[in-house]
Amino acid sequence: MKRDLSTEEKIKAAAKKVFMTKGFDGCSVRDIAKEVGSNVALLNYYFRSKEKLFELIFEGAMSDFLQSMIAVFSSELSLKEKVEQLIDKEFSFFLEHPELPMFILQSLHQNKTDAPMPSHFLEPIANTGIFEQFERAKANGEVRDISIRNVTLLLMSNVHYPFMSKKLTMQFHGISQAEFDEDLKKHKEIVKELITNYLFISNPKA
Amino acid sequence: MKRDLSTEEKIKAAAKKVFMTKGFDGCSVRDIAKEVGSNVALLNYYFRSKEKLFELIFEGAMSDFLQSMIAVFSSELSLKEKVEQLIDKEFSFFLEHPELPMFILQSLHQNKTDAPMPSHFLEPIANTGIFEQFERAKANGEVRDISIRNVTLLLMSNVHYPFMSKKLTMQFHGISQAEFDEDLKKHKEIVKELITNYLFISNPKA
DNA sequence: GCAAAATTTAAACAAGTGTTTAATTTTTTT
DNA sequence: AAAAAAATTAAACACTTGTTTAAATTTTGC
Repeated sequence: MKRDLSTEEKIKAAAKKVFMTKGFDGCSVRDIAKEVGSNVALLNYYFRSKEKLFELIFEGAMSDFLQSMIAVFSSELSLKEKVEQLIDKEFSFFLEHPELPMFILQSLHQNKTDAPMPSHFLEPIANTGIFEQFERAKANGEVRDISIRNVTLLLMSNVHYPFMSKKLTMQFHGISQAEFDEDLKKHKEIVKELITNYLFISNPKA
Repeated sequence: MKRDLSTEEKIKAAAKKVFMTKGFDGCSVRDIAKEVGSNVALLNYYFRSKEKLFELIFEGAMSDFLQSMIAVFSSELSLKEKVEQLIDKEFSFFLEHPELPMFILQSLHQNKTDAPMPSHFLEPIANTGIFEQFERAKANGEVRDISIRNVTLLLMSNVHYPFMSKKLTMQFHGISQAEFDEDLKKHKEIVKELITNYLFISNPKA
C-alpha cells in the first residue's frame, strides 16, 4: 500500500521550481509534468488540482520566507545585534533563494491565495518575544520612537527589494550580473549601518 | 479614412487596466475585449497581437515610471533638496499608481520583455546632469562616499517596495487599508530623514 | 505466487487560448 | 447619393488549458 515517496516529492520539487520562476499563471500543469518527466494525470493523482498544488508550494515558500527570521529573534542577543544579524541572515538566505520575495509578493498581489495568513506563521514570531524586547528598548530610550510596523517595512524594503529588482537595476545601469552582485554586497553593509544608526540612540543616557 | 480615435484609445486604456492588475499571463485578450465592451478581433485589428499590445502598455508604464524622476532632477535645486523632492514626488506618484512598481518588476522578471531598456528612457535622466552633480557633491565632501548605483538601489527599495508589499504587510500585521496608508505616510518621512541623514555630511567643512 | 491495492499511463474531455477569415456596418471621399 | 475605405462583428481556426476516465503496470499483503 505504501510505496516510494520520491514521486510525490519529485512533483513537489518540480512544481516549486516551475511556479517560482514562471508564476501560477505563467505555467501549465504540463510544464510541471515535463519537469518531472512524467504524466500530467499524476499531478492530479497526488494533489487534486493545479490550485491545490500551488497552495502547497506557496505555503512552503511562505514558511521558508518567515522561518529565516525566527532563528535570529529567538536568540539571546541585544536588539541591535538582532537587527544586524537579521540583515546578514536574510541576505545570505535570499542569495540562495533570490526568487522568493518576488514569488511571495506576486502571488499575494494576484490573490492567488486570499487566506489571511494563518496564525501558525505569525505566532512563532510573536512567541520569540521580539515585540516586547522592542517596546522595552523604546521605553529605555535605547531605540528611537518608531512603530514596530514601520521598522518592519524599513527592513523588508531594503532586504527584499534588491532581489526583486535585479533585472530592472541591471538594465537601468547597464551592468553585468557580477557588478550587480557587488552592489548587493555593498547594499547590505549600507543598510546595516543606515538602519542601526537611525534606530538606535548612540548615547542612551545623555 | 480617418475616424474617431477613441476606439484605439479605449482599447489601450482597457489593456492597461487589465494587464496592470492581472499581468500578461493572468488575463486573456477576451478579458480586455470585455473591458472595452467590444470584440476580440478589434484588438488584433488595431494592435497585431496580444504581445504587441502588451509591449505598448509596458513601454508606456516604464515611461511613466521613469518620467516622475526627470522633473525633479532637471530643477535647479541642491542635491539634498532633490533627494527630498524625489522621495516626496515618487510617493505621491505611486499613491496614484500603486500597481506600477509591481507591474514593471514582475514583467521584467518574467522576461515579458527582454529588450535592454531603450536609450530614450535613460538618456533624459543622464541629460539632467544629476550624475555629475552627485559626483561633484561627493568630491566636495558634501556627500558620503557611496556609488550612485547604491544610492539608486537605496531609494528604489524604500520607495517602490512599500507599494508592492501592501498585501503582505497588511496580512503580516493584520491591519486595515487605512492603517497601512498611515504606515505609508510615516514611512515616507522616515525614509526622507534616514536617507538624507546618511548621505549628506552634516558639517561639510569640519 | 496471487489477489488486492496503489501507481502510472495514454487518451479523451470540455472549455479556454490567441489569431484569422469573411461578412457586415459605418464612415469617408467624391 | 454612389463608390471606396475603414471599422466592427460573429464565427471559425488550430491549439492549449486543467481535469477525468479507464486501462495498464507495479507494488503490497498474505
